[in-house]
Amino acid sequence: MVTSSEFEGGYLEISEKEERIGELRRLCRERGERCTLQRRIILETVLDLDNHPSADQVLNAVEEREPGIARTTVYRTLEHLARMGIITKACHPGSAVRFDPRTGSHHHLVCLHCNEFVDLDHDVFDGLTMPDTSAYGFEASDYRVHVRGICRNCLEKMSKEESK
Amino acid sequence: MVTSSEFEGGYLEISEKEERIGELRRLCRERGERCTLQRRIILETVLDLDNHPSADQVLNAVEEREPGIARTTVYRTLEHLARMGIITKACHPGSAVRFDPRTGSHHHLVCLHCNEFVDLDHDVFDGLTMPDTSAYGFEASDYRVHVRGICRNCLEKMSKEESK
DNA sequence: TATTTAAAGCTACATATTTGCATTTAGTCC
DNA sequence: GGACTAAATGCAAATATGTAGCTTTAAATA
Repeated sequence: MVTSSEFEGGYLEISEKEERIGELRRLCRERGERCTLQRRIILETVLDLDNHPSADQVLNAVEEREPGIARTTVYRTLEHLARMGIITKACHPGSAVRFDPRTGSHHHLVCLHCNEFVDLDHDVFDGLTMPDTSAYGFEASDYRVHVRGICRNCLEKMSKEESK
Repeated sequence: MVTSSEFEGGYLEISEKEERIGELRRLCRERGERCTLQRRIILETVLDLDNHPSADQVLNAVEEREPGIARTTVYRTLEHLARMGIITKACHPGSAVRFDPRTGSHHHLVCLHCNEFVDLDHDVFDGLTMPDTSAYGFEASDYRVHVRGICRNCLEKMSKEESK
């Protein structure tokens, strides 16, 4: 099943958003870091965006909500949130880092022509046994499957080209 | 099994490289395109690089081999080769497009801290049944599994930080 | 070898990200 | 509540990455 927006204005329910902000608070405290207004706003904003936004897309959305937050801050904060594990970075074929508010197991459909990138929930892909990577000193936390191909849009463009 | 360089100077045997160049020739002919010197050199160069190079990394390697090929040409050609299916684009968490000389089924180990990205061959991940994506107009060609986590290097850095 | 046009090269521009340093402020202590 | 202090922000400039428009070159073909 392809899903992109399970709820109005993002994929999270309000209560779950609250919970994530709480998680940020908790983690900051734990690590002796500061839960600044900027961090909370940036996190809230990412959670409200569904389509694996780039840092600049987050910046734009942040500016509507609370003008004056610096671009650098958004870049730094997103990276930081990802390291804390509150959001994740997405693996995709394009030329800008993309962030993913979903942290749980799910997968992606990727267009190799236009880099379109949408969520894919597919039970068969959950619960695979991971390889033992400890021999390489690599500490694996999870995995994602990328189904690669060409999206409807690009297919249509290609067939138009051909009929010329 | 993690592999990165199965043969000296790239993961391909000489004969297989020849074969790929042949494939380029054949595809160009088929599509009424030109098999230019630049395309052949750029393809050969990518095949000799193992670590999922960015366009600029390919450019650097190309310059050593045959100075004077324009940056734009390298960017355009890599994208073109990927569309022809002679190489592929890799899905990864960094901010530069990365190309992969391997076209066959294989997977990746991804460090979410430093974006290190290495090949992973793991039988369990091959031969999964793909979801039906036709309802979305998406034409799937293959898939890749990304095992995400933290690499040895980053783990070491983190433990040093901690002991301060 | 002349012709044709796809592709290369050049230049300038656009986008994405990072770095170093001065300033602000969240969390803590009194 | 005010003072303290290091973490985080903001700012400006630099760097990395990718694209567009246009002229020139050369691969494929006859």
